Amino acid sequence: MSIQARRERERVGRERLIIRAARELAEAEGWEAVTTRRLAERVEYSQPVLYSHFKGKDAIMAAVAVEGFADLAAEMRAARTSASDPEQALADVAAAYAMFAERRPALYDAMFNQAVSLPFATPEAPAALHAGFDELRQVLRPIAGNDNEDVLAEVLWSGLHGLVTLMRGGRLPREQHEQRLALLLRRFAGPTG
Amino acid sequence: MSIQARRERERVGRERLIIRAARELAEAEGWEAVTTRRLAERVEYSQPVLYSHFKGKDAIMAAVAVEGFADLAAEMRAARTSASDPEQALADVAAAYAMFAERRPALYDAMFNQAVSLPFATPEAPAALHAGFDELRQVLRPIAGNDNEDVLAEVLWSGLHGLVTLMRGGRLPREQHEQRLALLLRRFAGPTG
DNA sequence: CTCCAGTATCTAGCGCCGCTAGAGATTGAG
DNA sequence: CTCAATCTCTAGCGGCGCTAGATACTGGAG
Repeated sequence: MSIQARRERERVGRERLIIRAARELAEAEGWEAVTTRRLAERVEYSQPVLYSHFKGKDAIMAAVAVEGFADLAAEMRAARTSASDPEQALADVAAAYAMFAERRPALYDAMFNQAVSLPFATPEAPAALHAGFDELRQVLRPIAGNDNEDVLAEVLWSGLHGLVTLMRGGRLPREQHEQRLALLLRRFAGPTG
Repeated sequence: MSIQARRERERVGRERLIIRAARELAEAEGWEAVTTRRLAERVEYSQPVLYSHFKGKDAIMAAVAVEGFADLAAEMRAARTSASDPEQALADVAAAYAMFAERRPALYDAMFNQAVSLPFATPEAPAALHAGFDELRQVLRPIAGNDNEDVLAEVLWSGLHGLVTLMRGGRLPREQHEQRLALLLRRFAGPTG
């Protein structure tokens, strides 16, 4: 009984090790540098071991992405709860989102540009994902007006996502980032009309 | 003299052929299906010929992307010039942008998700790129208010880009797309506050 | 204590990728 | 007709994700 328990514990530990190694390697050198061979070498197991834990490389990326969603949700929550008033909360949460994308580009990539196999806009989506979306919804509640909160949150999310991905891809100059973010929020938080 | 001219003509023709084949293959099966081997087979030349025209696969994708920018700019221009009033023009251009991304996902990918080697927010950027950005700027002019037109255009572009990429990646449900687009424009075009 | 079954892990290899070196064919000038 | 320059091809390199089959190991039964 306890033998199987120990094995299971070891198994879980190794799985965590793989996810951590993948995340570190991706953050250090980008996802194109994360190959199953390098990953196996890093965790000091042979390549096929990875496939006894994950269906393939995509599944490993998805696991890293789930971690990322939890981190992002936590950072947005911290920004929201420590703000002095609702307007400031919106600005802080948006800034936290942008900074997250900036500081953890590989993680952000896994979450939003790759790993399509995760369920997203459904109840089956990972809890961390719902948590992150909830942060957006809560910070928007005071300015929702007559608009549906969910749709409003989706649109704000889109705006932030567009800003950070276009900037990261070199499509937008970094210099005006703050200006763009401020303008988005100003137009967004303004009177509904 | 005319011999070299003919050779140059053939060279240009073959280059166009390669770009067209790459685009067709990408639109039919996605970029991951566009391999140098398949591409070479399709244009009925050997693989190394591709490398006498383009530095690598990325350069081929960049060439396809430039074509895409021209197409997108033309579609936005058509939408803008055939609209009855400024507000309608904004809505039509935004819809045209979203429809382009929806109808030509592979092209959109090459333009905005990959091929980082193109110059973007600089004078050296391809003319088609400037043309597209100009469409956004022009359609926004009537509602710019005190905001900088360039920054405003960048933010609208970000919003649209976010909407279409998140939807295409399965992060946003397709059903509310129209609603989201309308909300973005409403908040965006509303009084500056 | 021995043996065996079942599990865990590894070595080796498949078919593919982007890319390139060097051979061979082709071409136009003298 | 010859030759040098140019163009194009065949063949191959190292690396990719992934997997089949061999091998080592472990814990329980007799």
